[in-house]
Amino acid sequence: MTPTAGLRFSHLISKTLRQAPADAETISHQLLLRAGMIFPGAAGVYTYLPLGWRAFKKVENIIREEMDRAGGQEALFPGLQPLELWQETGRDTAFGPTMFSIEDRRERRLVLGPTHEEVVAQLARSFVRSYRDLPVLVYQIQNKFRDELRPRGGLLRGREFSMKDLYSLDADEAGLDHSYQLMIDAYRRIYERCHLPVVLVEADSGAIGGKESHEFTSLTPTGEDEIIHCPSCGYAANLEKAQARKGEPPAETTLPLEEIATPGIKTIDALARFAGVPTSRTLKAVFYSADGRMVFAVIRGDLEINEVKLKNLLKCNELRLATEEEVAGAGLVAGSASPLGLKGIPTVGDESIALGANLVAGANRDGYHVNNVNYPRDFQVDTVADIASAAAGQGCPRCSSPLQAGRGIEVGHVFKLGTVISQSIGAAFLDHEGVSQPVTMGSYGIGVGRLLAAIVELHHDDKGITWPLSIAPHQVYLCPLYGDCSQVGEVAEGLYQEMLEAGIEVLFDDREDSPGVKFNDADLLGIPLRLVISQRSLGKGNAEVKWRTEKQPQFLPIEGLASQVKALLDQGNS
RNA sequence: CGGGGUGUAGCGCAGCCAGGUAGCGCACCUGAAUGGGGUUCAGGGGGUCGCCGGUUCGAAUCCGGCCACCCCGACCA
Repeated sequence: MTPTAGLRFSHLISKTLRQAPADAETISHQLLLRAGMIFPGAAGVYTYLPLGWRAFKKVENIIREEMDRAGGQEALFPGLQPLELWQETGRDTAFGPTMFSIEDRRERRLVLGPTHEEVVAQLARSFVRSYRDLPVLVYQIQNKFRDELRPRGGLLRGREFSMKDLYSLDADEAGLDHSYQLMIDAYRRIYERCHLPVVLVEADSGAIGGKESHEFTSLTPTGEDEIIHCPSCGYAANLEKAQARKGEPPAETTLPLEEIATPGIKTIDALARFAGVPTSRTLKAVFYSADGRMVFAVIRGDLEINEVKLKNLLKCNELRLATEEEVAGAGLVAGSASPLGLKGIPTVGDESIALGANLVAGANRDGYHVNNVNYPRDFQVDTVADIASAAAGQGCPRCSSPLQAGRGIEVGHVFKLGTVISQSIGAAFLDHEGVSQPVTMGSYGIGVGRLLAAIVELHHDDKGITWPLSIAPHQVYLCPLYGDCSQVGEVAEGLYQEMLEAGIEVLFDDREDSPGVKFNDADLLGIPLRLVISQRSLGKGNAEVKWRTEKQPQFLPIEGLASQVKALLDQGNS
């Protein structure tokens, strides 16, 4: 839908703010508040004011166009969903308290949809009978509700937020791969049209579940996500998922165990210093409580445990460090904990435990450690897996070059769900042979407001927002400097009408304010093209035309200005 | 939920320690001047000092409890 093209500044409900509210720290949050584009309602809940809503709709329409172009069908799923639907897939516990849940007058429990895989699987159950009905791409753009642990950064992370979520239904893995690639390509076009550079990174699937997933991340220091990437080969992954090389198996001969007294030594760093070895010659032990039961994790001392990886491995909903009481209750000694002689507690070892010889480990006895510990000679674990956090400087898993770390905003996420959800919902179809098969699903999300905020994070200067032309609430800022020259007003009114007729989206600053006020607001709002009408240039029959991101204006004749401006905008759009 | 912080006019803040008629800047209203980067002067309106309770002759100020919001962490578009 095309928004009304014009708007008089004096009619706007919002006001610009000279100073940002003190509690806004993120740039996009500050600028969107100052520009009067959003207004806070509650933590993580915002009104989109008219100018912000126009920008929002620009982003939304770009997304919609690209989804349609990729073959997506737009629908609207219910925001209110029966809790039973979530119990069918068991994801009610996976989401846990993040789901807003309410009770109706019959004391029936409903949830405010945090996402819609279940609903779509239900649709598939009803409508998909044959392989001939596949593939399907169906999507919606709708508000999601998530009771986030901590909303933050204005639009960056809200509790009510608009999301475009598309779901692919395919007959098999190959079909899913195809849909997945289709979406990745469509997403790339979306970010391109929003003038937002992104990197595609491997990601953890989190509560959504599924096997493979990627995130589109806008690299910026204000981002919430840590990204590990390789400048040499292009490998990139969210820290939650990132891998790194941990070295080669040791060549040295193993030595006999030897207990050493280590009075007061509680940390790996202290231990390494005390023993005169690098931290990579030590063994670190960490206790976790996984859904209430104790788990013991062992890793080489120079590495950190990645709790997301561990959590996925254990398939648990809640993973946290064990308390001191829990550790002591299990008969272990914090600071000198060790997998040696451990019994009765599930143990997970990182791959790195085999990539080191003659390590220093705890003795499970206060004040003592054991030297020359070797796996698997001296201890066993129940599972060996990659549970280590990658870090900058470590070797790229693909090409061994040193990895780098950076922060970013997750502006899109694609998941290969597979058949997990369709199986529990019972969404199946008959294949060529007449055999019933579960529908293979994928899901693809973009947070519209977050994308908008990410654009501001990238497109701003010390004066305010510098919207890309494709996103700006209006393309043109018509700025008459009235003074006491009545002609300025007449010309400006005439131009306003002309531009409206030419289909130009124009914000008409019809306020009787001083030039400084108007210029500063124009800059703050970030409207790409500014037209100044004043007595000064009017004498030569000209108007001053200036791009937001350029210093110098150009002067164009008032005569036929609308079509000239139109041409400039078309140029800028290409 | 753990850690840190803030609540006084639409926004930014002072006042609180040493209890005694609630202030400043911006914004807003009226009038005048000004007219190319938040211009100037004069006059004016607006506040349950987050909420509840306590101490006191008297509480924005002291004490107790609660709530909200923001920042860091665990969670996610």
